[in-house]
Amino acid sequence: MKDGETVTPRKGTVVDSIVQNLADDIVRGQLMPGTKLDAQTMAERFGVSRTPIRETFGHLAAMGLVTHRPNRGVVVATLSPESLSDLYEAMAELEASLARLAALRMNSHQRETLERLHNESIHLVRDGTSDEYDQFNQTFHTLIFEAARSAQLQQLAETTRTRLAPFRRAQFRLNNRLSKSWEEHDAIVRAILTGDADGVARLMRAHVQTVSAMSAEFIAEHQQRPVAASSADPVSQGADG
Amino acid sequence: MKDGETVTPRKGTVVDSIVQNLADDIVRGQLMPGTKLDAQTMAERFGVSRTPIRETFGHLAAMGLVTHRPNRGVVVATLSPESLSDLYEAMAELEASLARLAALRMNSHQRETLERLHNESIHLVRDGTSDEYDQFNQTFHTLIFEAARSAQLQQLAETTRTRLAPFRRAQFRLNNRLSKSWEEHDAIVRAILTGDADGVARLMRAHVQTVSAMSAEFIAEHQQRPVAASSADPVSQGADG
DNA sequence: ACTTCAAATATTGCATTCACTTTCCCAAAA
DNA sequence: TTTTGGGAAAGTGAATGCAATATTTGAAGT
Repeated sequence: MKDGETVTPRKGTVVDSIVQNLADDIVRGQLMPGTKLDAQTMAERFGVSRTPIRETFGHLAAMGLVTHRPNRGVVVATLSPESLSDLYEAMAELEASLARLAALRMNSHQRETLERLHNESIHLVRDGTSDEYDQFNQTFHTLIFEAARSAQLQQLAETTRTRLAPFRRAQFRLNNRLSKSWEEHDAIVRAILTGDADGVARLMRAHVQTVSAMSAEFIAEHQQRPVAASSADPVSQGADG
Repeated sequence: MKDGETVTPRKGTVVDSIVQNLADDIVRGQLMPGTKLDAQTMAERFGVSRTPIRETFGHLAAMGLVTHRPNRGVVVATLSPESLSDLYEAMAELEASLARLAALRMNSHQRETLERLHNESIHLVRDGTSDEYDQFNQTFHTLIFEAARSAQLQQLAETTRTRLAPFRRAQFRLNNRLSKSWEEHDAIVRAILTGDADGVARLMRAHVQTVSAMSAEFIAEHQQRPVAASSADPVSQGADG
């Protein structure tokens, strides 16, 4: 192995680290939906042969991040507007279930943490960038995931979130949306603290569906056509620093 | 290729058919949880080389049907009692969500079909075998899945159902349980027909959780120990007839 | 007899090679 | 000019070979 990108100096799983790398590139938008991934190029980039790359593609396909057409290669997954809203609906239901369970199972320490972090996040609404708020938003939802103590549902929700990530770029652009999001969080927090399980499910479902609508709108405005891959739009360098 | 088991006479995808074969074997219990799958043997069984078999293993691992330990091979997934109930909980939530959506979206034709099939199934409770009822049960739940018109949620539910399949063996053993199941179905059908979305979610959740409890009990009674693979307990012949 | 350590064996993971399919390009014909 | 057919080039899918890692076997020591 000639070290193309520091795949992970030594240690067990070679392909897993490549999976991580590529998944990151896709999720972070370095690899746009529709771009073709060819095994040869990736093999050179990571300094391995095509065999583990093919295995990597299999993993990514299983996650839904790429699409595999027999004998025709692998492309970063593109989602039709219908599929996208379908995925968001699944996300909404999963998060609603998790939020409901969280309301039933959250312990006092977790409640305090959630309330404190949420209250602090009001500053981000005024002074923070949308990236900062987005990051907090992740934390907020993850806190609820963990409180639900349902590893499988959490797993499903996080996988779904990952699949949506490439299409969620810049959803908090409008400052108005940002404060709206905070208000929705606020209602969710209050429902959790009062133990209103069914209420929090309803609120969370609505919250995620609102994000879905915003996302669809954003994509429509920015004319994300069938996202044809510009095959001459290379990935240049790797993602890891 | 020397045709070990009729992998799929002709046609595009070689590994997919092997995936199907092995998934079936696992789901149907031909390959018990804990049995080790080695690439060499499978390669011979299906008349291909180890490379596509490894790819197959990747797919199965992604589905959660097998567990892959680096440098230590692949075994049919074993679930701890905790993981099992965790999976069932996810199943319950997914089915509850789907049932709720179904209650909101089911059209008149689907309502008629559901009601008719459910009413007919009363005969199975009296005269049918548990296998027959189990089969109808699948149909019942699938009808609801499809009525929900949420491809992603349906996909997640079916994947989860597949993962649970190896551990659901003979859950309708007790005739009493069988008629209880029908009564739960009955309540669900009535709730759907009256459009009681939240009610049907609650009922479906309880229904699946009951199955979960039964399953756990069954497994506990039958002393499914850590399901150690008897490496000298080969799979002998193929699964396809 | 039991434990410990080491060599032998088996198996996994990756590289390389081969075969086949698809795609691209260009010329020839309509 | 546009369309179609042939062939070259590229890329995918699978087979085989090789190196690295686990597992087993056996012998020696306690």
